[in-house]
Amino acid sequence: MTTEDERKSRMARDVELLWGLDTTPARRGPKPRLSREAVVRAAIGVADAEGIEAVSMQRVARELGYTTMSLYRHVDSKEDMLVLMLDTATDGVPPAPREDGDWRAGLEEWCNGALEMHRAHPWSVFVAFSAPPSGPNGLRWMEAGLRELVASGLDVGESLQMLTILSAVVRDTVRLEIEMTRAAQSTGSTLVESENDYSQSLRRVVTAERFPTIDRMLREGVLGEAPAPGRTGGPAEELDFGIRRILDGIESYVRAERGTGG
Amino acid sequence: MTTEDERKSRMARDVELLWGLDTTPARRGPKPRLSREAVVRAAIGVADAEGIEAVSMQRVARELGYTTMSLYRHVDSKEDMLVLMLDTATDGVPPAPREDGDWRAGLEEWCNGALEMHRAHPWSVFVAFSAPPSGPNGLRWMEAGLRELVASGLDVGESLQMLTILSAVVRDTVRLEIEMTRAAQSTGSTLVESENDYSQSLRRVVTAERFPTIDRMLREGVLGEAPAPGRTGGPAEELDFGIRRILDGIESYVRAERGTGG
DNA sequence: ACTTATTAGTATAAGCAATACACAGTTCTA
DNA sequence: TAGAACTGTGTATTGCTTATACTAATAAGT
Repeated sequence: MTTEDERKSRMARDVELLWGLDTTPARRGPKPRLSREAVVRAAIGVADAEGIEAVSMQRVARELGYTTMSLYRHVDSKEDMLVLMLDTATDGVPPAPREDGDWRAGLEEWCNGALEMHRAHPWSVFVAFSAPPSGPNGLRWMEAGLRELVASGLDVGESLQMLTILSAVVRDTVRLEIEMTRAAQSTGSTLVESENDYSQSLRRVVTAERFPTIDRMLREGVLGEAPAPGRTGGPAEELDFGIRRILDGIESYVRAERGTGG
Repeated sequence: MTTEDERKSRMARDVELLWGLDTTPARRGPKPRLSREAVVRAAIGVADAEGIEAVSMQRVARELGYTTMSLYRHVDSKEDMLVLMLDTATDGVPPAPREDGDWRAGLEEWCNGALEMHRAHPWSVFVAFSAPPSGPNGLRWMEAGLRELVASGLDVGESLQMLTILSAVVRDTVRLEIEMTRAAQSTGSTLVESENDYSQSLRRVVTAERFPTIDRMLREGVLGEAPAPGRTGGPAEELDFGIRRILDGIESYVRAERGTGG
């Protein structure tokens, strides 16, 4: 809200924004009927119900029964609103510290928690954050993940690096699944049908000479076909495998480091 | 262009779009002075020079010296244009097959190649594809990556899963670096200065009680401080470490599988 | 009572993707 | 060879978008 220092970095601004360090309680003027919190909550409501593309200042204002411009009294810009939405949506509780020191289990829990969060607020995977976590909720999740990574034996810098990777993998997998599901639904078919359709289309352009491995993939029916009953066949289905390989990688690295006295 | 089948899946549509299977040479009417290729090339030019947010139908048309609506004769929608841009921008040559069978080196080359591609067209990391690769260039890269992964001993499905992860990691890392650099530049500071600024801000809200690991991270100066000379200190700097851990994970998994007769 | 800060509303600018239609150019057919 | 059929580009326009500038009403401090 305050514009005191234009030279402040975006990341530093985010911290103030998300911790409410930028608002001083008004001493004069009418009592605000609207609030920043209400705006953000309404925006999340719209995003949950109709997707992030439905979130416009007009739409959120209409939801609240106010004019478009009144929102700008509580939020500097739509971008700020999105940043606030993201931290607010992350208000779930990250996994507690493992008593048994099983960092692998701890990180699998963390990834599943992140997966759940994104599934509860699908729009969250489309809001590209432009800075490391800065808000109370974001930092809580970051702390929970870093804690387990450090417990594995990585140093703090390495842990941060791997946490960035884990969250990127989870987020991007959910994103792809959502987009593919959405695309499938828009033609009135299921994800599996759509994948089969895609597979069929690829066969028209994929030759064994130019694309031997992809050709093999298509022949082996990796895409589509019939997934196990009750399963979607989507990307997130096999997320566990990839996550476990990353954890394998951490484990073998730490073990090797310990061996060489690292 | 043709709208024959509305029930066709998005992924199948992408294949036809990207391989030009949807255009039949016109038999009547004026010779087209504009072409799909020219439109896409102009759009890429704008995106390269001014970022993806500068790419509008108006802007691209202006670049070409035509009216906005003339573009729609060559491209069905802006979304289609973005899909075409992405495959076209991927026209670099992916690493050739390793003669020595060193799949780890092959995959590191692949990741570096992808990194280079994104650096050459920074906007590419902001264009969220909503389907697996479908175009000639996308498939070429996919083939090159899958080939090395299969060489590692993974089956084709597992390879696809890991390739998705590798490309997500590279893309997201570049994205974060670009956003942070952009944010830093907008306040006239460097990335390191900005990170230090962020670190400083975090100290105001991070306590050792609530966020012990983050607190440690800040004390150890993981963010910002002075990177090695000539280095930016950005996220992509340490990308190699994460990639190697993922490769470690693949290696240890394959080895274990082989041991159990997998 | 009067000044001053604050909230919400109004008016509006500048830009966005996309539809509908007019018109001119080109080729195939009768 | 005449004209129907079709195609490429331009014009007009709709209904969105974020955001700035300003007005009227409100409440607190002096």
